[in-house]
Amino acid sequence: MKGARFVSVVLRRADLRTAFPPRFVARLKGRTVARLDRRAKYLLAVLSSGDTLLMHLGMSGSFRVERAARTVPHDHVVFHMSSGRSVSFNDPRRFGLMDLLTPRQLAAHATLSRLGPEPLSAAFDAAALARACRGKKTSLKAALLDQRVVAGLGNIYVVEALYLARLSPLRRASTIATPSGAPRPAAFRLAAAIKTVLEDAIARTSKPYRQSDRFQVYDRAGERCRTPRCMGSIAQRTQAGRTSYYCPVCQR
DNA sequence: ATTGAGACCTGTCGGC
DNA sequence: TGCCGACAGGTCTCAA
Repeated sequence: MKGARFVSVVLRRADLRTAFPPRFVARLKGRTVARLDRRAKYLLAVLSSGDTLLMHLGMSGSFRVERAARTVPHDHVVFHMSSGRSVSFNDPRRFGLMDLLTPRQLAAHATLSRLGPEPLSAAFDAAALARACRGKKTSLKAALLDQRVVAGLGNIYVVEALYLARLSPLRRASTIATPSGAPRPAAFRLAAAIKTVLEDAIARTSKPYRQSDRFQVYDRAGERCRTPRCMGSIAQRTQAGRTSYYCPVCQR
């Protein structure tokens, strides 16, 4: 899409998680994609008009880039680009999102403007994590899912990071910081674990992997804990509406 | 202000 | 084999 122009835009279904803004198609048509960006789980295409096309895949969304556009079930939006490629947005569950924001709307966006640091950036470290968790009465699990604490972690990677850091998902978020907000040792372990888990996941996206080895704890209720010398078995419970998997023995 | 629960929607899977 | 309920990797809103 980068450097290409929207020749035509087909809305095959205009009710994703939110409705498309007025004149969505007209405002895209003829514009060039100046830049493609990502913030947390949001994709942003900055257009020659100054507007930004904001996209989110939800739980089941995906894009397909093709030279000759096919149509498959659940294709909701198709961009025909001047490069000769078509870009199809497919989303069975329709939790995805597309919006078109003016520069003013982008700057004031309620969700985007409140997002925490990117977990793989230098801005995210033990000190930043501790500061964000300071005084939080909620669980570590809920805190890490809160996109204002750290941006872009979902349920699986929160579960995996807590396991690697040997921290219980049930533990109070505030306990990784001192009362003044300085990082305790747990904050260093957790920040490092988050980076490791994400880097590993990204490295694996380009390689074939065995489905069964994707995760260390996620979806492994009842299995032996894989931490060396730990005799625990993986427990499962619901927190804040999401499923946590953890070892009650080595995660404290 | 913070927190948890419910809502959104469809596909898949396990159990009967 | 077929039906049915439970559940799913994410936000977002609302009410306590």
